[in-house]
Amino acid sequence: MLSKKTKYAFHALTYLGKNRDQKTVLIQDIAAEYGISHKFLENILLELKKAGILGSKKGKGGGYYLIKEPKDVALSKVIRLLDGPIALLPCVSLNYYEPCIECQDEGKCGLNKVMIQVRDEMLNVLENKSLADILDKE
Amino acid sequence: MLSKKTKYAFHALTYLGKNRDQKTVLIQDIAAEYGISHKFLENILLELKKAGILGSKKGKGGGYYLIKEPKDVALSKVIRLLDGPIALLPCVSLNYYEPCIECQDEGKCGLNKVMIQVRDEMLNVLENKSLADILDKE
DNA sequence: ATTTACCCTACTTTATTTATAGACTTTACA
DNA sequence: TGTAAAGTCTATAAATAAAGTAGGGTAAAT
Repeated sequence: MLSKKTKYAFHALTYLGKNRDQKTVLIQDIAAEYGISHKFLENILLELKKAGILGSKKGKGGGYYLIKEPKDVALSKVIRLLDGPIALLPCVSLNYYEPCIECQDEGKCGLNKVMIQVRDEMLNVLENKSLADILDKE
Repeated sequence: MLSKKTKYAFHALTYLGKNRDQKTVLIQDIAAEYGISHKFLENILLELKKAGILGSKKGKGGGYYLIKEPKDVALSKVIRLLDGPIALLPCVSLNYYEPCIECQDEGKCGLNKVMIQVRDEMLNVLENKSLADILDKE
């Protein structure tokens, strides 16, 4: 399951995507819409900004706005950013690889090989679905 | 990511699958093979037994053995048993459904609709891969 | 100058995962 | 029939991660 952090990130991105006509959107507006703690959401939006997905403007009239096109915000990107690996085991993660200590020879591990296939099929879905797909269905 | 519990379950099932010629296999043999705590593995094997995947025999000469055919032990079954939901959000889980409190109307939630598609594609993979696929690659 | 809102750090609480302990039951076999 | 071997069960502790709080600092608009 995704963490609440990631779920909230998707909600926030959806809200920002729906309000692209506005220059900026306030944290507190998003927080109020979904009943999320203002401070908690702040951290999430910051991470999305650092990843180049959102932009922000300080001061009066400031707020957050979407920088990327919704179709360019893949689900995989958001999940990796806030939740970490998509792979089901550390030994098959592309971005967060770690060997399994119980595994003598990864090349002979059937579980490893099957999980690589699972990972590839999951990635195929998560890289090809994007914020645009979410917005289309709202 | 899968919990260690689930990963160990897959290791244990693989070991039992590879030793189907023996009547029974000792917990401690499996634990030693993968460097897992005997007591921790005990709980895992018990759950697999209660789920009808393994059988066991007490006393001297006892141990665990695979009841099901490897092809009938889908990855999804093991994951659900030990880790819970496969879906990425509680509101799209088939077996562990819970509504999202921030969601007024699930039917109008784009995230919900996209995550249903993701769930279905993940399930398609995890229900069609089984212990047999792991054993084939050992 | 003051309001408004983003930025940053640290901490606390809660939940989950991982692991351990110890007593109990069943079985094989001498 | 006794004893050692092996799984069963319940409870609890330790470690880690997730979720949420607090409070002040910094930049920009009017």
